[in-house]
Amino acid sequence: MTCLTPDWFDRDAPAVARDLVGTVLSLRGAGGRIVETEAYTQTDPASHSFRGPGLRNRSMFGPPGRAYVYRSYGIHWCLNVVCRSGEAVLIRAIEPTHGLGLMAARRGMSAPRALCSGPGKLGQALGIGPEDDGGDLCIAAGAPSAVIAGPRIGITRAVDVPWRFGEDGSPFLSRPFREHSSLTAR
DNA sequence: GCACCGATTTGCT
DNA sequence: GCAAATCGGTGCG
Repeated sequence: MTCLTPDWFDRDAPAVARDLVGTVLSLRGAGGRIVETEAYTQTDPASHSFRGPGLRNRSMFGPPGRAYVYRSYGIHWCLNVVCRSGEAVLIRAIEPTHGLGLMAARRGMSAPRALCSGPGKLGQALGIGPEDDGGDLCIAAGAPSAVIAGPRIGITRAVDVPWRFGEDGSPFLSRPFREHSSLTAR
């Protein structure tokens, strides 16, 4: 299993977010195919990096290809992959392919579709925590897939920017995409 | 110093 | 469909 190199991530976040759909994320014996992502840039009002580097978001300004982990609503730990400085991609959902038992135990449920279909769920299933912030990740190339794009979920600023990407028709998405939002093939 | 809010999930009405 | 859980960052006085 060959991991994508830091150079691969050293690009603008929307491009990386699109290309990440269909790749395979592995972390400590569990993981699967990435089926949903969101891009955040430094000039994006919805991004944690919008106001510059701070204590929480310093990893977003670190080396590309590493993890940026943040706490959401004081409860969940969410995983991002750092792109070029100040930009990152939120991993929103994966299709579980290995370590199913491990992830089911962490989640307290076994239905594959409910294991990693959301940023908080995915973080819990993979055992993500603050100790992972700034750490290395292994993401491997996967089979090309049809990618669909649409507006990002759960944000209150820049709500119309279509920087949410997903595998068309995947049953493992956090939420379905609106019909024909826009289509990208690769 | 303090009140408000969020890149969420879950359970109950 | 709606509110609770829970806490660090942000904005204002």
